[in-house]
Amino acid sequence: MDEPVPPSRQRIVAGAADMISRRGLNATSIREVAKHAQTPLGSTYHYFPGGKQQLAAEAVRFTGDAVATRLRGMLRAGPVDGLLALLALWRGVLTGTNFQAGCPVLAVSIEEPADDASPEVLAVAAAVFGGWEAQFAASMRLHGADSGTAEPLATLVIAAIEGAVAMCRAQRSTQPLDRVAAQLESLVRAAVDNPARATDQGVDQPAPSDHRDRGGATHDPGSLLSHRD
Amino acid sequence: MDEPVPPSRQRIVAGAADMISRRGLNATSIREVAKHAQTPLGSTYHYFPGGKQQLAAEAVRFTGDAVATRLRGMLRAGPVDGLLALLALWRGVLTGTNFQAGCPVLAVSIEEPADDASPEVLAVAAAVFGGWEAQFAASMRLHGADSGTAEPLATLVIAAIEGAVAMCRAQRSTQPLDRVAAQLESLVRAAVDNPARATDQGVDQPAPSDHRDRGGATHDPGSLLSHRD
DNA sequence: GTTACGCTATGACGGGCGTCCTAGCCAGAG
DNA sequence: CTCTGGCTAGGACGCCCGTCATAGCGTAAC
Repeated sequence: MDEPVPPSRQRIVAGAADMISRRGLNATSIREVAKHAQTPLGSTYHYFPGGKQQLAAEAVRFTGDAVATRLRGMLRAGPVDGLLALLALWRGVLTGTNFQAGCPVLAVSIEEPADDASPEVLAVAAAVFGGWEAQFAASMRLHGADSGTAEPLATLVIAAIEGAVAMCRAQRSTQPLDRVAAQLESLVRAAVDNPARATDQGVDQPAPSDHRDRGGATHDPGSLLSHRD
Repeated sequence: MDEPVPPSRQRIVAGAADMISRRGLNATSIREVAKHAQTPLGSTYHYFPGGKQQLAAEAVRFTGDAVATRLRGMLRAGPVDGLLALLALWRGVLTGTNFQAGCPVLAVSIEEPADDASPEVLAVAAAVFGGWEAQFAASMRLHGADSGTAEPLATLVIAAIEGAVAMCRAQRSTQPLDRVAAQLESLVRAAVDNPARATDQGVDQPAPSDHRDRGGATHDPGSLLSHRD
């Protein structure tokens, strides 16, 4: 909760990631990031001489690494558990912030660079998305999924989750994410359970029972992005 | 092509939608919208006394209606054709703008209102998403999909497309959207082709042959959002 | 011709922005 | 003790923002 003193560079990056996930990149000002991190404005340009571009890029990478680490842990229990952990993570971000925060990687991907800036942030975002997909696809292949199936399905998983998180924010409800979750789960299950074919189609909803917030992520909504609202 | 004189209110709304789809809501300034629409700044507050909030809400509704109209036309040929048309439409927006424009509805959903503004824009965005889903679900039910299957699948379709469009912008490639497209197509096909069950699973990719830009939308990339780059 | 009104045109206001710069502080090395 | 260098502190520059007020224009009604 209160680490002794994170070198205040970390706090700046984490705060920037949090603010970007709420308001988008262009609406996130360095002044407010510094204030939120209890850091003088000058320190920001000391740590990030590249200015806002560099800070945004590091914030995206920070989030990407944090999610990848959690994902890696849960993927050791199989692709389905990894998927459930990922879903629980974003669900926790939404409910833990009253639907005010989302995915900073998506937020950055959606705003074209102002004028001058080279799309460095975009490249980082693309790399983060690609990394998540690759982790997922590798895990599915490891558990018997066809090579030609794993990668596109991993893309679908990430895209559907990202889109659903945004839709959840619009309608202030986790319904889109829950609906997407059920279908993604049965798709992944069908892709890895039966290496060749299925006796029943793996398209319908898995069961009338809803699967609440399992996933075993022991998710702390404040650890991915510091949100003090 | 060159309408006589769209009452310049239309141009403001369309320009705002286009700009929001590129830079996000907070980075879209009323001054630039007015300039882009060749309209004095004062006219903006004449037409939209509610200020930026009202303009943004109308821009989102405008985009939502434009897409819904196209979708309605293609859905008369069945859900699969509607899906293909929707995919072709967003694909055209991406390629027609060099991956600089996306979906303004998603863009608006992702930025929390500044401080004062009530989430009017968010409500409109939620309604637009809901409308698209409802159109799609109704078409699938009409073509034999289970009631409990059509609605979640419609949500998955919209979420996956929206997320994929954002990912395409990040990596400046239509690969995510193409991958998502193939899988969504077989999912929808499986949901409507066989009212009860399938002889082959409807999860894998439909066929090794890629389905290029059919969809018959006769898509003009400049008609949804005026993009003059 | 005159009047009324929708729209144009312009400028001002207060404020926040990204960026940079220059002192100042203060621990640790010599 | 002196000195060095990473970090703090705060101010300044020029620019753009959302909003509003007010005067001018044109056309259509009477």
